[in-house]
Amino acid sequence: MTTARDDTIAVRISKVLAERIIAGEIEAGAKLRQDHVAEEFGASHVPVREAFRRLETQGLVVSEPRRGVRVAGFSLDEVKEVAEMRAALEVLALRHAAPHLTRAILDEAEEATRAGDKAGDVQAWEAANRSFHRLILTPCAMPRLLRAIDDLHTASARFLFSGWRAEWEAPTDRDHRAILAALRAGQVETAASVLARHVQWVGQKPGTPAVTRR
Amino acid sequence: MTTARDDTIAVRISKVLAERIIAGEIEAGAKLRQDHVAEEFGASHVPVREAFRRLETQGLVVSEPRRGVRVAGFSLDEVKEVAEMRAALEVLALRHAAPHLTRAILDEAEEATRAGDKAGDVQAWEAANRSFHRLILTPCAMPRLLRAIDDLHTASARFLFSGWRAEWEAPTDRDHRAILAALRAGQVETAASVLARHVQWVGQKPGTPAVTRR
DNA sequence: TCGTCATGATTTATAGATAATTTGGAGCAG
DNA sequence: CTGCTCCAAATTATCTATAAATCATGACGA
Repeated sequence: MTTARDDTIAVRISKVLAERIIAGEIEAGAKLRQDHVAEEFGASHVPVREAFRRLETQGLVVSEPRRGVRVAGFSLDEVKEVAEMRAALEVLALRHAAPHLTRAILDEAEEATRAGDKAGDVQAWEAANRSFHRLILTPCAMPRLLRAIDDLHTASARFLFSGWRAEWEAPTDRDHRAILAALRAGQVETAASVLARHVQWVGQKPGTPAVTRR
Repeated sequence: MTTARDDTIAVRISKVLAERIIAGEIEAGAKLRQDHVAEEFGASHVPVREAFRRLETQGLVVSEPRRGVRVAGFSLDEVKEVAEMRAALEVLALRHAAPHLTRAILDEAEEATRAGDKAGDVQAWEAANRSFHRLILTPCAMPRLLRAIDDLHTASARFLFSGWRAEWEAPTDRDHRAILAALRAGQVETAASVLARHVQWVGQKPGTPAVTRR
C-alpha cells in the first residue's frame, strides 16, 4: 500500500484504482470515466488514460475503443480460467526455481505460512499467501513469467475478497507445508503437483456468493 | 497487416512499431523517443505514449520511469522463457479446446499446415503457423488465456525473424500433422505432449545467430 | 580528482480543441 | 396507440499544442 512518492502520477492512480477494484468498491461492469477520475485526483486526463492502460494489462478493466473502459466482470468461468493459468505457470516457475532454492529461502517461506495462519483478516492472509508464492518462485529468474504470475495473483485476490468479505477464518495452510516438505526432500514433482492442486482450490471452492455475472 | 481505418491512432502506431521491432528493423536496446515517433506519424506524443504502453504489455519494449522506453532485448534465456510459457499455456488451452474441436476445424487446421509448407518466406510461414495454433486453441473459450498466448506468439516471431532472415526453407511440419492425427483419434494427451515439444523446439534450435545479448 | 552547478535534451503533465458515440425526441408507418 | 427510423444535442473519448518537471552532460572551482 505504499504509494511511492517518486513514481509517476499515472502509476499512482493505477495503484489506487486497482486497490478499489480488487476490494470490490467499484462493481464489475461499471464505467470508469476519465474526467471524473482526473478531477478526483486533481490531475488531467492523460495520466488517467495511461493508468487505464495499466489496469487493462492486469486484466482489471476492459477497454472498448472510443467507448471507454469498464471494470472487468469476473464470472465463475473467468475465475477458473485465472486459476488454471496460475497453476500452469506456477508449476513451470517452480520447476525452474527448485534447483536454486536455499534453506534460507525455505525457512522464510515457512515463516510466511505461519504469518498467514495467524492472519486476522482476508487482506493479511492474502498478503502472506502471495509472499509465500513469490518466495519459492522468484529464484526461477524468469522475469516475464513472474510478471505474468503476479498479474494473475491480483486477479485471484479480487475474487477472494469478493467472496469472503464478512465471514472468514484463517485456514491452517496444509498445502503450503506439504510443498515445503517436498521441496526440502528434493521431490520437485511432488511439490509441483501439490502446488497445482493448491492453486486451483481457490477457484473450486463451492458456495461462493457475489460472483457477478455481468 | 490491416491497419483498420477505425481504430485509434495509438493502436495504429503500436501496430506499425510492433511490426518493425518484430522484423528487426529497430535493434534491441534502442531508445524510442516519443517526439521523433510522433513527428514521423504526424501525430502528437500522447498517442505515441499509449502505443508504448501497448508494446510494453506485449513485452516488445521495456519502460523505465522518466527515462523513456527501449526496445526489449532478447537473449537466448528470454527466448527460452517465452517458449516454455507458450508450451505450458498452449497445452492448457488445448486440453480445454479438445472437446469442442469439430472435424471442420481440424480440416481448416490441416489446410493451414499445408499453407505453411508451401510458404516461400519466413513471414508467410509464421502467419500460417500462428493460424494453425489459433485454430486448434480458440475453442477453449478462455479469452484471457488466448490473449496471453497471442502475445507470446509475437515475441516468438521476433526471434524467428531475427534468426532466419536470409536463408530459410519451409520445413514440412511433421509436428502439426502428428497433433492433428492425435486429435482426430481422440488422444488429447498425446496431442498435448507433442504440442509442448513442438513449441519448445523453436527455442532450442542451435546455431542461431543474431541473438542480441543486451 | 572530485563535487557542484548550469545548460540542453526528454519525459511527463495540463489545458483546450476535435471527432465520435450515445441519448432523447420528433415524425411517420403499421 | 405502438413501434421504428432519423435527426439533433449532449456527453465522452481522443488528439494537439504548450508548459512544467526531471534527468543527463559538461564545465568550472575546490
